[in-house]
Amino acid sequence: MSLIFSRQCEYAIQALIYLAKKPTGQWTSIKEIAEQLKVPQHFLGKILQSLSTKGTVNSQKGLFGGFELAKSSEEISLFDIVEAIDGDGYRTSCILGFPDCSANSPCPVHDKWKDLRENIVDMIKKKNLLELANEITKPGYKSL
Amino acid sequence: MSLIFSRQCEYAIQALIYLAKKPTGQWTSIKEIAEQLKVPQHFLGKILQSLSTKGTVNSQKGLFGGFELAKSSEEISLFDIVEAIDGDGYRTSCILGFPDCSANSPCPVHDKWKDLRENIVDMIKKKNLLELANEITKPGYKSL
DNA sequence: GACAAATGAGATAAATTTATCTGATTTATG
DNA sequence: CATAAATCAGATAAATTTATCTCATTTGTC
Repeated sequence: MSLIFSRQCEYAIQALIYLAKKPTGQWTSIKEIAEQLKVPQHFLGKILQSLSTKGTVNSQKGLFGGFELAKSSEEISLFDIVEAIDGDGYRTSCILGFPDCSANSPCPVHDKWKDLRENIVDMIKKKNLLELANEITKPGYKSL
Repeated sequence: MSLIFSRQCEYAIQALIYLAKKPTGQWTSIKEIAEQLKVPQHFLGKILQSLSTKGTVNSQKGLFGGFELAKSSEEISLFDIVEAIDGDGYRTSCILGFPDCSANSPCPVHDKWKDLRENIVDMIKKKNLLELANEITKPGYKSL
């Protein structure tokens, strides 16, 4: 079907919102996150491992171990998560798929897409986990 | 990596721009299109077949056969091609991947994404093949 | 009618992404 | 020290998407 972010990336975002809702100084297990979000546990494990090596989350092995955000929730944006998991392909490659499309030699929608894309990038740069976690507990929003 | 449109859809768009540049009343073979665009020939064949059954292009079998646009290039928009190949998933599903996200019970970026997405949809609805084919031959744009 | 060049259609293969399984290691607790 | 519950790591499987292969059918031309 193809959407903007990969499945992995979606799971990562959801998991980090879940972590952001937790009181700080507390480890949360993969099992708990996966069950609550209804996402595949082992797959989520891989994703969190990868976010751990990238320094977005900290991990603690052993009994009562788990994960926590490596920074305050206000300091982690959607953009940060997307870059960590999906890289920058979504904002560097041609929307029509022309491999040689560039600013010098643009496809017919290059500039229009640039504007639209920059609005998306702005949005995900502005949205941090604190805000997302707060909103998702407000009435009128879906709960986690 | 994950982008907005599938690979198939990108190939479809490129191929139809190629067809739009051709004089009307002329069959163009898969082979020619695939070679010019440098996309896999048999894969493109499947895609054009599918666009044929959906009525976007006409096909002609046999010697000197091929494909042509089924309507004038002005009447076929990027939106039409995307809908035919990728469907409406890119504009109906939650950008954060929450399966239960909806207007009634929105995720924290539901409305913001709705606005951004609608701008994209507007853009691809406005861009028709005539315009795309014209621009791609202008100096300053990439050629086909 | 033979031939060449094209689409049509279905099977198959390759590549990528998503998901699962297994076992090792770590760590708090009784 | 034994145990239980967790991450870590690597192999494997399943699903999806992308790409290829083969053969039948169609059609214009000699």
